[in-house]
Amino acid sequence: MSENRKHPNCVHIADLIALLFTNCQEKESRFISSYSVSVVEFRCIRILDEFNQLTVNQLAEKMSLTASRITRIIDGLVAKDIVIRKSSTTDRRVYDLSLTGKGKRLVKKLNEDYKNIHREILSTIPDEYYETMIEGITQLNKAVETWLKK
Amino acid sequence: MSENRKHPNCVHIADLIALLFTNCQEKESRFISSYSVSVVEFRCIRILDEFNQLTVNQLAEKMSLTASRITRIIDGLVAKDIVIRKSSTTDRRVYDLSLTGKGKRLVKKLNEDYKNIHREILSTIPDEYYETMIEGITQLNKAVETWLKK
DNA sequence: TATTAATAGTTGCTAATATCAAATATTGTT
DNA sequence: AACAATATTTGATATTAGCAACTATTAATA
Repeated sequence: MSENRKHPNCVHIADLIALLFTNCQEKESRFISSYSVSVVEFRCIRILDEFNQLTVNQLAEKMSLTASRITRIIDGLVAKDIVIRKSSTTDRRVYDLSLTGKGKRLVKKLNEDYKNIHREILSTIPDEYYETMIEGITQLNKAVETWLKK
Repeated sequence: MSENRKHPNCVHIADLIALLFTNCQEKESRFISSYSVSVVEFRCIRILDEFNQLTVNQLAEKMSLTASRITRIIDGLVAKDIVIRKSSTTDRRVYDLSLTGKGKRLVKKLNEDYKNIHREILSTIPDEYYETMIEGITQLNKAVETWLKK
């Protein structure tokens, strides 16, 4: 309530977030390096799995990328037989994107492994800090999202 | 298929971190877009400011990048008169890197602004959650670091 | 209905970020 | 002196990404 230096340690927090950010980046690329897909391709197929079928523009919106970029990413995934492009029956300008059988099996395995990695990471956190941690990340994320929407 | 949609309140921690990660990435580039330096250059000059003077290899280590990459980044910063390369007096293979006067003034301003946007971001977090948040981020970061060290 | 406008996706060009391998210069060792 | 090790740079290449121009198709309107 009292605004006598509300949250005075912002310098420290900024550095902490920056550090977490760098470490998470490293974690992502370390994780994906043993698979046949890149970090961005992983993000892409996880979203396609979640929504089952999307158009190029819908996927672009969900990934915060341009349609142009999505075209190239999908090109690569189609070449690897992970994604299929189907021309929409109702609008011939549109392509419906979805996972192939191979793609679905891959994303299932990736998600399991991804979950396990996080389980492994979080296992070093003492039980009594676990809830605190989740609560803290949730709060921070909400705050960043609010700021981004301003 | 993901069970998140069936239980929207029970979001997996992996997804939460991924979301925070994406949002922080957006935050970083949004912040830096109004300055004359890039995200990586900002990271670079903050480190140079912190350690005052570093060699190419030392900076590469601190930034988790190759010496080669550091060379190009420093090339750019030297061209902008933000960093000076001085040949070491004790070992002529080595270059000592440090901020120019202009560089120091820039980093001071950047750090202030950086601190302010974090203050702004964090201001949306209720006071009673603030300590929890810091504790949570610290715990998570520790956990990720431990995992990265195998 | 014919014309124009809007939309969906692709392609060419460019830029930033980053790595690896080879080259150069210098220092340390045998 | 010869050789190995180290510090940095350079060249080639890859990935990630956006913008502007383009094609194809659909929607709106005159």
